Amino acid sequence: MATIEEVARAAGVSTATVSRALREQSGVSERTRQRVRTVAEELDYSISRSASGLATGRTRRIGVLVPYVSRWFFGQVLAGAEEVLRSAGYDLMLYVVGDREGRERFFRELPVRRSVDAVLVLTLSLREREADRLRELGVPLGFVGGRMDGFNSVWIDDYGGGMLAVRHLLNQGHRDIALIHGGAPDSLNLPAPHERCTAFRDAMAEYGVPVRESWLCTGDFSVSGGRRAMNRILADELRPTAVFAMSDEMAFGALHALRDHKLSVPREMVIVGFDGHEMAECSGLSTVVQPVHEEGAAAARLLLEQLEQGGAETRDVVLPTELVVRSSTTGHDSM
Amino acid sequence: MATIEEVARAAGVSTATVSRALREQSGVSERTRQRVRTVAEELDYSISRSASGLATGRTRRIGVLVPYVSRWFFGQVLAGAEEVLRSAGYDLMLYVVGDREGRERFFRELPVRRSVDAVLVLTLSLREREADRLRELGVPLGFVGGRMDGFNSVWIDDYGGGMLAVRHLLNQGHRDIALIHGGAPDSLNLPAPHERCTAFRDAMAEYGVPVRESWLCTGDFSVSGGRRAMNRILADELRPTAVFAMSDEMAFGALHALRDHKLSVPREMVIVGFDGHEMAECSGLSTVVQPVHEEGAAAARLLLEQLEQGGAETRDVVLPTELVVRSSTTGHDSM
DNA sequence: TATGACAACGCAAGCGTTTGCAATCAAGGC
DNA sequence: GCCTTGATTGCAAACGCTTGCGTTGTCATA
Repeated sequence: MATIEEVARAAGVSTATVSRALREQSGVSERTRQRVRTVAEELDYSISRSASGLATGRTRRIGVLVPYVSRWFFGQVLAGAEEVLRSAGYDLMLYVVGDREGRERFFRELPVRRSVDAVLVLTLSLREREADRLRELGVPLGFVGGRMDGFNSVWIDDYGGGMLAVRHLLNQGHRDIALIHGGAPDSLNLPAPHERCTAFRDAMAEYGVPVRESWLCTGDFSVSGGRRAMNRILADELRPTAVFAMSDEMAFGALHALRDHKLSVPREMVIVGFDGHEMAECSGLSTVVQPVHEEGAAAARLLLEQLEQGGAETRDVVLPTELVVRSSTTGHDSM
Repeated sequence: MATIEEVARAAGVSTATVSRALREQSGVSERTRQRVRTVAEELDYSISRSASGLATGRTRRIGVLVPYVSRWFFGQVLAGAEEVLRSAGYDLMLYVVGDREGRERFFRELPVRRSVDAVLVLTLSLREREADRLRELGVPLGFVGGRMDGFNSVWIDDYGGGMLAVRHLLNQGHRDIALIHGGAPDSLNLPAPHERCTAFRDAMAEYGVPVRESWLCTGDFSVSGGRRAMNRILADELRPTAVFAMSDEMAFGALHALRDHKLSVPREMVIVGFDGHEMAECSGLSTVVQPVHEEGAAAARLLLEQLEQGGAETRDVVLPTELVVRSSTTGHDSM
């Protein structure tokens, strides 16, 4: 594989000139630049990232932390970030730290040390000790759905979204409303679930509706968890007429439980989810849609911006949510 | 950030000794090794991957190509691979090349050149030109669900799995069977879909049952595609009694279409999917389960093996599938 | 005591880039 | 014709690590 040295020799210039020519730096005549480009092309030259990294101290690599990669939501966020990073010419190093052991190991060994220019933390809330470790890295950090002082972050308005969902139910006249939440506090320790819970209570209070504690169940943010939660709710002596599931996947599980119980949606039970999962449309699930893909993309853009302009000023970007009403909360019975 | 030089000075040895001590190489007394370890720890030393990579030519990084990351199946495979690579101390560089433009760009620019020790290609079938480009890299390659001469690959028996599914329907007495396939040839150009199609035809032939072409529809491997496919099938003048969907996600879409049409499953229509999607259980969907996670993991293991033992012999590993029967094809009507 | 073997360690030459600084050169102004 | 200026280029010293080879020291053997 050709080195810069060979390109230089073949083009009849020094390696310094090759370097400058290929990196679009000034101080090279257009004629020379063209020649270098041609020769590099012919020799199929490609720069050694290691050498370049050693010389400059920059790697053109971004570390991305994500709790899971096999769940729809995280996959979407990751996809958004990847797209932006890739087209900016950065490589993405993936670290999946959802399991306890993997997470501990990551923060203990810190494999990103000296090998990335920045770190993107996707939907993961850091403990103080973990945050400190990341700060030690001395590189820009970016967050989605979590935050840290002095760093960029991207959010959605979870509280507002929760309000949208619950008010939607209340406005339809429902007063007996159950909540399937993620589990308290969920293992990722994110603020989002908490916000949505608070929204639930606030919206109920706003309408002067009491919250029945036995209708609050954890669904573990999974389909099967949502199903179990719905079953538990249905096992209560009183039956609600509506459910707010804090994630679409839990809502899907709940829908299955309802079907098992031969309860018709929306006639006998109304349900609204949160996320805008791709399957929500097919399932006719009303849901609060959040721009998952864009969340990852926006965070990546913020990070790159900071990286390239070296700007110290950081921002919090809040992305909008939107209630999409489908047959699970309205219209004639279709399920 | 401490360099090897500083560690050496602090430990009163040369950098060569530090290097050897920390890399567990021979030629260092146990006493010295311990001292070096301690000092390195104290100074919070961490090796510069760039420098190490430059000196050795090895990066301890693996490039992973995957068409999508936001779909369940790909996420699972990726997760399996990540787990294995991470615990072997390798970093994973992710390249999502599902879109045409991204794919072309990847093979044109080949960003992994000189910056990974090996490449893992997940559920992506390469065109000849693309394969050549990867071969040029001169590093070990591994495949999941695709193959290339002279390299490791991991498979499932798609043909056998398809047979399991279709025979299951035939054995229940069904003769009017529709097929929702992925689209021909699907954009990823994988052999798996083709195999499953062939299995469908072969199984039908085996039972002497004719295939009705208007019952063969493409579902694009997506939920909404599956729904559209089912609708098209139901629009035919004749109605089948059973459907084989080549992926669970398409089967979910089909189930929704059936519900829209007020057709009861399994009484009026029986359906079997393929994949073992996490939602299949909740949906009561019979399906051919494949060990998604393990497919990625196995491929990663093969790759590491080759990388570390330098063995030139490569292997094809075929993982088993299993038919899981649920209420969508049997028992009393529950949907 | 001299000799050889062997273990432990250091020297220094890479690995392939980048970049500050000096050198060269052409052009323009006096 | 000389000097200044600015553009273009090359020199060479980093960057931080690895590793072949040589040196030193220890110990057993002849």
